[in-house]
Amino acid sequence: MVTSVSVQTLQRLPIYLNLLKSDSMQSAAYLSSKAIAEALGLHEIQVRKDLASVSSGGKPKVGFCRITLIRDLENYLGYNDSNDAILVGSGKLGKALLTYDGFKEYGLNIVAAFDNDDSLAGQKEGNVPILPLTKLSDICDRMKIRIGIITVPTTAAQSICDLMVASGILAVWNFAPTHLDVPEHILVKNENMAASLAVLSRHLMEKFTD
Amino acid sequence: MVTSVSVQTLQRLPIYLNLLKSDSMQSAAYLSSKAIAEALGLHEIQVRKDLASVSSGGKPKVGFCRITLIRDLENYLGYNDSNDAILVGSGKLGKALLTYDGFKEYGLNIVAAFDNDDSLAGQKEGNVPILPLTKLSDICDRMKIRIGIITVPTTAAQSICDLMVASGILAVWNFAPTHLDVPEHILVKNENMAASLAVLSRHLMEKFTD
DNA sequence: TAGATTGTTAATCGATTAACAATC
DNA sequence: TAGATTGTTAATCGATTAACAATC
Repeated sequence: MVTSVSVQTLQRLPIYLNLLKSDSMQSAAYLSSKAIAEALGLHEIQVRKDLASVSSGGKPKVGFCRITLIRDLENYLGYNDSNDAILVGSGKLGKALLTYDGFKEYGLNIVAAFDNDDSLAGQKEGNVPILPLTKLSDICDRMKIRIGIITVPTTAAQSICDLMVASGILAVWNFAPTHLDVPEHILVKNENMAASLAVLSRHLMEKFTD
Repeated sequence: MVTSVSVQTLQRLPIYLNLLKSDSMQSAAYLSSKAIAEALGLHEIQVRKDLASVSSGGKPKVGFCRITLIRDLENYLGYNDSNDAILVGSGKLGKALLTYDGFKEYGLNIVAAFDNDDSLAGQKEGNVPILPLTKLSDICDRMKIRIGIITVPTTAAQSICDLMVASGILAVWNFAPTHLDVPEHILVKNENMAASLAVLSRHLMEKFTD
């Protein structure tokens, strides 16, 4: 049964998928929720509940068919139909993401990058052309782009976000460490490296004051 | 009063800090929790509770002293004393992180990178030397490195993680999309871009089947 | 003082975990 | 059949939000 899914569950789905596709699992045709849970350090009930929201179900005493589950997860996550995206901000982080080719696997396809600095226009970074900001609206419109990636400095992030929304972008992946205000129907997903570092840093501090 | 803090709160702290340091806030000496909440799209009670765990407190009718709060947050997050780290995996993502200089601000200092491919040894990437893997243990030991960043392919991640742990690493920042098994006292923080993409992708899919 | 704002204690909400019936 | 494993309903747990007393 496919029902609505919490963000927590949704974010675990790629992890299941990754495990099922990994070399170590290739030999098994069926996997129990217990086996999956142990491999990922989760609880088996959680695994069953997560998978129930995506898959056509497992078989009692047998478990989940690996191949079927992979297919169900990929479909649910949209890895098969690719999503075109644009990126704004060709600084270090932006260039890094343009060069990194790992997103294809997840169905993300960055078709164009934009930068405030017009002198970058015409260059390519990892096969993606860098264009002047003035062309953003036109391209989003013509190519029906729905995903925008923000890798500009904090100060510029909100205005770029506004421009994206005005150009028809429906989902924003924000790497600037700042809150973005958007209309209700637009999704902002913050990629918050500072938050991760906070967790690491505090763990160490607490270790050494115990 | 400084009490123990949930991971959720901890991860919001850099966001508060970022806001307080932003240009738009420079003019205010004191800020109410309500003003902060509105700027970040949070609830003011949550802001007060979050800040209570870090700061020496605000003043009724006045709010929180911006400067003091910045100092308290920076202290709590350890932005002042820098954390040395090593990175393993000088592929595209690894190089991107080495080149990206934004981590300094958060007190993270990558002192050396390692790669399986010895032909990379001796090169530099963003001022960080790339060394052969065989030198990892020795360097971690001598420099008392406690943070390890993993940007190797999934298949190599667990063995690199084991090597890090054996070399004295206490906190692992894992960019490989896989679960890592570690002893209890070691912290693994997963930077899960696939999870973010899952959220974006499903948002779009649901928008178009409504 | 009156009123705004803090900080704390209690209520709500949602996610995780437990218990257990269904089933192959 | 017996037993392992699924899927669902109920209980627990923790984070968020609400209510309100304290205070400048």
